[in-house]
Amino acid sequence: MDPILSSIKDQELVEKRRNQMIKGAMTLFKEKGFHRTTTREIAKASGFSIGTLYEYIRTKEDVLFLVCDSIYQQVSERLEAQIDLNNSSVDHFKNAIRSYFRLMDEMQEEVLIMYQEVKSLEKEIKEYVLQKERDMVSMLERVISTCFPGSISQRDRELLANNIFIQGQMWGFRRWMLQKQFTLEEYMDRQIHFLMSSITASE
Amino acid sequence: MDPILSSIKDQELVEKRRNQMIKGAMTLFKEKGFHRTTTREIAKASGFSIGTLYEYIRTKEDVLFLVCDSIYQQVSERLEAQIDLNNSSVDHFKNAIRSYFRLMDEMQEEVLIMYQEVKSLEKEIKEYVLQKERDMVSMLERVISTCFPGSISQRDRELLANNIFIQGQMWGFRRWMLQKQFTLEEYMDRQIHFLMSSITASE
Amino acid sequence: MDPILSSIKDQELVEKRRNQMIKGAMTLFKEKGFHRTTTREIAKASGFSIGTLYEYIRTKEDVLFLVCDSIYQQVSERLEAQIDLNNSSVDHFKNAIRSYFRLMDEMQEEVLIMYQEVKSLEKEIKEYVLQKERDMVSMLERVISTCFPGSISQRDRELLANNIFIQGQMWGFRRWMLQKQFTLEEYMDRQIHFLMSSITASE
Amino acid sequence: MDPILSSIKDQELVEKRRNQMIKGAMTLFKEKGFHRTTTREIAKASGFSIGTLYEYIRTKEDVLFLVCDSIYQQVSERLEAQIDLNNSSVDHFKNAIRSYFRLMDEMQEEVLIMYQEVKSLEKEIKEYVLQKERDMVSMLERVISTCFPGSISQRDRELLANNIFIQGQMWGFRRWMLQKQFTLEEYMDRQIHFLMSSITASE
DNA sequence: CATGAATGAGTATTCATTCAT
DNA sequence: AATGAATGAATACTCATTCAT
Repeated sequence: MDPILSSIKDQELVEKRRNQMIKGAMTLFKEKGFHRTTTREIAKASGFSIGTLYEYIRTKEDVLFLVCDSIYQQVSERLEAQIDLNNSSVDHFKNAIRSYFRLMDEMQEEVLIMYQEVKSLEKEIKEYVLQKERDMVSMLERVISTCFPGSISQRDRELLANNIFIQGQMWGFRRWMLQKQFTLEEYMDRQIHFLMSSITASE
Repeated sequence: MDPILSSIKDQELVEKRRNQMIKGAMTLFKEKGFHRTTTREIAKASGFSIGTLYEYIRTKEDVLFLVCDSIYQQVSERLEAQIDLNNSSVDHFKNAIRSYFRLMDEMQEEVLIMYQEVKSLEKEIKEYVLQKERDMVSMLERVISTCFPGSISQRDRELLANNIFIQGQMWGFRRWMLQKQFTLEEYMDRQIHFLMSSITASE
Repeated sequence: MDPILSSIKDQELVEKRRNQMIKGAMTLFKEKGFHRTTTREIAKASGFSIGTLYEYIRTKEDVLFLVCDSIYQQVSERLEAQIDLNNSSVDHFKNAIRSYFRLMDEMQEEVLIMYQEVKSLEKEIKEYVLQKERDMVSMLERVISTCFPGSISQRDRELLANNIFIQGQMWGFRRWMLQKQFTLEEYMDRQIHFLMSSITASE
Repeated sequence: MDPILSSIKDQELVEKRRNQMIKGAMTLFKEKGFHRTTTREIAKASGFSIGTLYEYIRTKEDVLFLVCDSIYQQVSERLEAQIDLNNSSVDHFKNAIRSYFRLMDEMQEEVLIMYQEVKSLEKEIKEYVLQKERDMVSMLERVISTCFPGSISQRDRELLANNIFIQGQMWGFRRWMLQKQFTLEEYMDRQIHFLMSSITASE
């Protein structure tokens, strides 16, 4: 599904140009945020003229959507690649969480963008993006279900998945606080340690 | 410390006008965010003219700072009021966490503002605000130290304090996800339950 | 009635600035038409900045309305001043028509603006302007009624008033055709001559 | 004479494409006027691409010219078809006027376009169009000459022809005023009645 | 102290036109 | 001949900030 209209017919070209746009805009949004970035700057950073930019989107908000969507897409894909729902070992659980934390570490800046700009999106489009977030939490939840079948209640699984989810994000957007005290490895170790106690306590 | 300059001499008046401003601006920021709110709207919502507004601040960002500062002030004060560092019982710990969660529930919208707009602040001013956040995490940390003296390491205390801190915030800014599944009481119960296992595991 | 909103409170100032605007815009509209005139040009021709312009109007169309309204106002006032509904002599009728024709001669360019741009106005505002035109035709109709009481039917009076009305306008906006062949005096003489025959024929 | 250059050699094709263009553009101009219609819309309404459009014209104004020219062409042709300069009866005169009025009734919208957009044309092209209008007035004048030979002066004939001409147009572009009061038949009857008195008075 | 009129740099967006394919 | 992607000048409108009263 692609809710952003373009007046260009060649779909491959649309894809290509939009990727340029996303790349250019992402850099700018990281630097100065969505509101302080102008459409001209986006066009320039994307390597084409302002007129061309508007052949591929209708409003500046469309760019924000494309950027947000692309971030989720990346995160989802990479997360999905790390998760094997046929492997129900505790080690696989730990590895999956570690993968997720590492992913969040690599994508710190992108995730920060999301946190700060999503609320600027139009209602409908926002809903679409939030759904993606729900999907990701669901993935974490499913890993829990797979690796700890049986005794954890549905709601506890949901809650724990949410906790994991934001602990990963926290590593990125609270780096000014955490990254003075912990290396990523240390952070992961301790969080997973606590998590395991919680899970054990839940069973 | 009050880093915002005003051309008005009468300090009491400055305080009064700024409180009007904070109240007016907060409402607007909740509705439409900082960037979409104009200084004229702020002046109007505050009950005075645009000229008067600029007698008490120098830039629009100053308003954002005042609002953010005020939010932290409120949260800090209320949190501090609930914490008794002489009481080292586990029950007091649980009650303190509950108080904090309830506080976050009441101040959902204010906390959301902070999350989304702080990065718009100037570096120096941002630092000042982030320090406030550190202070609050420290308060939570001290409660942990007090109620679970001995075996938890300094870093584990820090990490747990951070976890509590963001779980409180999460209740507010992820309400679209959590508040469909949990009532506040349920959320608090389960989070505290998990927390206790983590603490026990840490000792 | 003044349907154009301004953010300026001082009503006298609003009036003054709008008169500046009307004067500046009228010159530009005569030269190049509404669509080819930019708001910046209007501001400059009015003697203030673009920002100030927009303190007194909301959209460019508002300027068009103000200009159109002002033209009708002038025409109406001057026409009204020439008509004496207590004088029922045929000479007064002829003089009234002459006055109207002379007025149209003086205001050729303004009338041309009206003809070409009114359709650009929004529906509601257009209706307001068209009503003014109806009022003017009514004035002519009343002169006919006064000076030729009795036998002319209501509809004939209306039709004749319309004919007079557009014959006056025609002198202005078909000057490229008529003013090579006729002086204003000649034109008036002949039109009034034909008019009198029509009226006589109608009685 | 065809003052609009095209880069296409095949004259028949040029004609065909331009007719498509005129048809498409006319619809759009009626709806929203020349200035509010984009070249892309014209291309689309004409059934070909924007690139193709520009193979047959050089500027957007060219389209306006083609449309205006086509309207006059149609009106001229149809008027000419109704006039028989060998028939000098008064009835033929009346019939000719009636034909013209009916024509104006059918072509109300087209005539309205002309009235409002001609001034947007470049000087030279405008002159060309105005000449067409002169030709049409001449045709009416010749009917008068033919049916009322003798005593009417040249200038009176011209003036009367102009009066008829604009009374016809008036029916269209003042329909909001006239068509509430008159049916076309009534309007024609009365106007011809008045006209006959004027002519009689002139002889 | 308070007011609000004035300012103009800044911004998103449009659209006529070109030109390589 | 036909296409449609690319261009960028142009434009309406906004809004933070100033300053005379």
